[in-house]
Amino acid sequence: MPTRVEISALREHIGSTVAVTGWVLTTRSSGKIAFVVVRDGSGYVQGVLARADVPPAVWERFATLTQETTVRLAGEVRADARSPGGVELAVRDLEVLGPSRDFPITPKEHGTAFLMEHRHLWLRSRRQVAIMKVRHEIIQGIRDFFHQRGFFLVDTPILTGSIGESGGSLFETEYFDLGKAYLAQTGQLYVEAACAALGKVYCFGPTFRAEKSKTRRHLTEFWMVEPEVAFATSDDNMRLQEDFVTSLVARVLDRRAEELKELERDTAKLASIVAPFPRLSYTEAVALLRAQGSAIEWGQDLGAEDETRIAEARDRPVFVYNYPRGAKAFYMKENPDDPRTVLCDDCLAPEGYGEIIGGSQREDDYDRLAARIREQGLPEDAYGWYLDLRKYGTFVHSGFGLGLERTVAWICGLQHIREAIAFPRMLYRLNP
RNA sequence: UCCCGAGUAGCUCAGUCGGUAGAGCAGCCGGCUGUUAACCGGCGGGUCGGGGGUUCGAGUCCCUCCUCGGGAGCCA
Repeated sequence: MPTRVEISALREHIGSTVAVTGWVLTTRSSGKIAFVVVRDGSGYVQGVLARADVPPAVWERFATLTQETTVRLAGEVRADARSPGGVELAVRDLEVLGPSRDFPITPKEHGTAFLMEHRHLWLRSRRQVAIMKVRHEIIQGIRDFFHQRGFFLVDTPILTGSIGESGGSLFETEYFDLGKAYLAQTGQLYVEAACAALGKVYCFGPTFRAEKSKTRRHLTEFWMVEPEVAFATSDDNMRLQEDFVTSLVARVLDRRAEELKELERDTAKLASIVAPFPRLSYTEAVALLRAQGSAIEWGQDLGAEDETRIAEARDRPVFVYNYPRGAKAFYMKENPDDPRTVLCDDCLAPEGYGEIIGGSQREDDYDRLAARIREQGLPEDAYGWYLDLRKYGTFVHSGFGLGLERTVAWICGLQHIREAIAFPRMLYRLNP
């Protein structure tokens, strides 16, 4: 029995007889010659069967192959320019490992509702495989980036008491005799605590927002990476962000060119993502928008249309920094040069992909932070431990959160964020 | 929550002026030695989202409910 080889390694076995196991994508037959394309996760390969060269039993078995049948093919690896990928398998033996009847996703078009209903099977399509490989690369890039820069990974809790950025959008659950627990919508407050212990830290995990958002940029469950750096200012923070984002884009361009091609991504638009990113203060942004005819007033948060307008004029992400305090979270540090604003930034991705990062320098003054908590009507006792961080050796520190799926959607050029995660959780989607 | 839009064959859709339902793909049968979403011929396939109404007659017009999609707000 020939040795089993992964499809991605076939190129190294030209001339020898090997076996491949995987799932059937398509079959085609011309009576005396037949083709079968197989996927094994590492890649795709076309098997060719000539009726004259295989035993009749093997030829008849080929006729039973349907979409997504699990097969084992054995034969000689050869280079052939006519074959997709340039390498093909001259099949001599074929074994059905698992039959597949009436696979719902045919090689024709389908609507998104149908595809989402069959997400567990949709994942097998070439496009979805490519997206998941890019997502994997980005995740690995995130971990490597921070590891190489001396950050420590700290895992923050998913079940929390009543603490978070804001009250309204938390998923609730019962927690034994302790009352209500909430699914974390950020790890930030915890990562700030860890920051005082380890200096440079990050958390990376799922977060939950019970917002009834129904747009192509929103999920109710999404992954977020949140670094936090001791003794870093808002300016240091933005520099870290642009190094981070450019490193991720460069890594995907370098290592996932094949997948980007499968996704028909215009890589020229990614190749232009280099530091530094343009910076625009909130006040400048408002002036710019008003000059373009927007009705935005100073003090209002930027709308989706405003963000698009700012970002679409540029070939790389843009920072909008120092928003009015009323538009932002309680923990952001007051801007000493203009107390109407806070030291923060949003990083807006090009091509209309919107905000991929929100970051800020944190309020490190005990009294000002306590006042902000009271001002926003947050349960003060729940924030006792968070205030402690300012009581015992307070320190300048900054951090940000990058939304993984938005980043994946942008780098892959996806129309909708739901394709950026294997099993998206949305307002009307809890299954599969 | 609000504003648009869509529900017809397994899938994607067409269906004119209100007159008993149609195509492509998928499936099945047959043909073809280099196919790339192969191609060619044939066959089977319908609670027109649910309910109510108008009408001699409703996929089509009206009311209502349901489901889904897109967008806004909010955010990553």
